[in-house]
Amino acid sequence: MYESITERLKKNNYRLTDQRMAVLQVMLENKGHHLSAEEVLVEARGKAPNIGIATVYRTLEKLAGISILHKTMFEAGKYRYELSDNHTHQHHHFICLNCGKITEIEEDLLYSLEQHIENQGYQIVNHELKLYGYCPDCQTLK
Amino acid sequence: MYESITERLKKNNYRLTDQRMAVLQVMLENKGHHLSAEEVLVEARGKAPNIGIATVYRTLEKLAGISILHKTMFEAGKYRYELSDNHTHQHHHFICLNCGKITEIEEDLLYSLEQHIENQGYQIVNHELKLYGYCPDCQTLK
DNA sequence: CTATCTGCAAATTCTTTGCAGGACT
DNA sequence: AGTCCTGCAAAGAATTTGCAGATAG
Repeated sequence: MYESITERLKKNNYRLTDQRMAVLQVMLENKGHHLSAEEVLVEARGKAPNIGIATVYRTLEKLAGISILHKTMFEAGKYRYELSDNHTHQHHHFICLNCGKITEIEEDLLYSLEQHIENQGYQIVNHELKLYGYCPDCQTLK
Repeated sequence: MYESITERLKKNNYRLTDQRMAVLQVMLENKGHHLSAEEVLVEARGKAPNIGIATVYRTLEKLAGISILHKTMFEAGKYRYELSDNHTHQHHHFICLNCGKITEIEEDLLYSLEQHIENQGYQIVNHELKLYGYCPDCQTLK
């Protein structure tokens, strides 16, 4: 897994610098979590102390460009990045309006909906579904 | 329709200033379109010449706050606003990767998916689905 | 009259870019 | 060696905020 990622970097002529490895490690250690650039910076400094925010942004952008990461905006005006899971279709996200926790929803279940829309002449190559509500832990607090 | 909107503004103690009326008219004239704050500013200046961008933002924010408008981010780092249609659930959007046109998809079709997730203890109050691909007009250009 | 609203400009926040030096390969 | 990469600081872009004067109710 770790091997295949560095392979993919090499294939795209991306040099394996300490800073890039640090960012990659941070993302691997946070599999399933959605980190902002600033959060990645703080953790990456533990591995590459002098790394700057510009390099973090440049690295995240490159990794997202070759689908190693996935970039989404959950809250206003700020991107978050997560390790991509290589599935054909991107999974969905449930965002709790009370505690803010983001849960991944693995089931796709959009097939029939997309079929319906493609029958109208559209070709769908990707989708992004966000569900907002209250997670099981926050049901009682409402 | 127009009546009921001003009623709702009054109910929320929002003064009916020329600037607010101008923004509201622009949004009503662009029903079904998704405008950026800057685009609203340009059109609103035709009705209230001295209106500033800050007032446009403040007004759009207020109107979205009482669900008269709906605010979504389609492209990176920039919100777009559209007149809300008062349906229970928000409609979906198809974004063409070639021409950038945004098409509304009225069918909901998420019912069974949401049912499935609510069975796992979540309560869903809203959703946002964006489909990316190529619209009928752009099929040949691919 | 008085609380709310407005326009302006400055401030914020997130992200990108130019540049000169540094480091993979 | 040569290209790619980095950190810094400055620039950009979208949005928000402070303030003094203006205006709706």
